[in-house]
Amino acid sequence: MLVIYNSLTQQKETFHPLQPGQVKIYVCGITVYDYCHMGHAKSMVSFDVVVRYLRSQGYQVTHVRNITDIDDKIIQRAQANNESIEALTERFIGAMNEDAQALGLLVPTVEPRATQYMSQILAMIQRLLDQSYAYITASGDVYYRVDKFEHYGCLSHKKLDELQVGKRVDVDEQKENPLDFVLWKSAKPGEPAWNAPWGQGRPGWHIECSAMSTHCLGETFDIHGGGADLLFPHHENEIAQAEAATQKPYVRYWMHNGFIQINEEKMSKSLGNFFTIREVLKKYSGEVLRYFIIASHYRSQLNYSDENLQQAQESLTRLYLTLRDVNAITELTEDSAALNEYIERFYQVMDDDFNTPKALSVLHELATEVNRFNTTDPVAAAGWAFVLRKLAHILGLLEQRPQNYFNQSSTEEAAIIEQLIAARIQARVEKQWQRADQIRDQLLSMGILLEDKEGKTVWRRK
RNA sequence: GGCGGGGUGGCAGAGUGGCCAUGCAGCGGAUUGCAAAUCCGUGUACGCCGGUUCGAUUCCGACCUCCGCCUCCA
Repeated sequence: MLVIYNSLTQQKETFHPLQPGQVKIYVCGITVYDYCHMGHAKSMVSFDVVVRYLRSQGYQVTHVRNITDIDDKIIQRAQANNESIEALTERFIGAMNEDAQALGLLVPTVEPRATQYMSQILAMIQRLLDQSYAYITASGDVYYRVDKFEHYGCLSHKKLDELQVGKRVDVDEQKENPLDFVLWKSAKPGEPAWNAPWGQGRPGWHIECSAMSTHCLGETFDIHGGGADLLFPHHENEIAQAEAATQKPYVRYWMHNGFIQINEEKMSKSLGNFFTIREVLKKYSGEVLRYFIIASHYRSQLNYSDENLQQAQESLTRLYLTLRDVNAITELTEDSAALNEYIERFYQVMDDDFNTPKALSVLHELATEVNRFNTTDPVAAAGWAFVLRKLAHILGLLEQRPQNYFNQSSTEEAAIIEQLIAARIQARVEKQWQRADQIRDQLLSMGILLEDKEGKTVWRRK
């Protein structure tokens, strides 16, 4: 029985989807004006695991992840780069897809873009205006009237009068209440604009998610996710917009992931202390990044450091070594109570709000068992390895072939390696240990590690 | 000021009222020409102070301290 921590109620709740067997989930994606950084990776991987796990439990999952392709930062960046908005956003959507692929992310069922949902956005704003949840200012902006929505603050558990509004940022004097937020921004000359009954402009940031999510998933849907920094005001505003417009409950389970930190500080664009995914990929594979991310709980903060990534790599390597050393990977024909216990435990810990660190510990225990069976019972080893890989797939891990993980090389390099290994074998036959060790060291300096096993010498990349 | 989340062995990171987390690193052993890989064994860990309890890292209270949100941010 799956239990999910719901930010709305601030407690773990048993998960029951609205429609049995089906899950509708919306995850806030990114604004495409720059490369994705490790913080985006944490969010994307965390919810990728959620989707994978739900599917593994037999749910039919509709997974929506939006792309914000129009907003102030995009406009600014396009101007700064002297390129069109379309060129800029297309470029970074392409980059995002590359990053996503490297991380092994499943492609969302739908990836709606704000600019493609203008009619739905306009319709929702109109509904809000009609019910006087919104007002138009003299300058042609449309604002949401926060005072009119009685549940405002229900998600972030903030009391309106306790918010220090305007402490850090100037308040627009056209607002009735400083907390009111923009639904539609009137266009200044030269800015991209769409026609609306109340004047040309573009949507505010929050409205697109309310419009797209309800359009793609229904006016009430199961799970809405995103980074913890989106909880307020973004998700709070989404609730206000959607529930005022539809007069129905918006989302049933709200999930928020913790941040990546660096030097005890949040990694963020505004602080400028971020590493892009592609930067980190130069040194570590996407699978290592994934392991690094899920080795801590999705709601915790995660400290970014080279050392931690290194440890993730070593842990992952251990699992791949286990798969490499097993002769065959085939499903066990007979039921094994001992094996079933591990499977049960894996599902149990994942059922507890997606406890991936503990799930990984189960995988490592399985790996130990496989290694142990390897010398005593090959059939069992094959069967347990099968399960190890199957469970790992739910986390998006161990999807490569071990040879791929360890032995990638160009044909020329492979030839050199094979040649050196042959020379070393000869030296060993002649018991010229010094010569043999020298060759081994030479290969090691090339990043190639040798292992002598059962009369054979195998190599792998260190 | 309000709200939320933390402080666990050398590092990372789960968790629990009394019994194993797990990985990496270390130490000892098996194996190996030596290694590597693997297996076995191995650690007086739970911020501080009180309280409840037969027993608390785990429950309660106070304190110290760190991080996040209250602006755009995954």
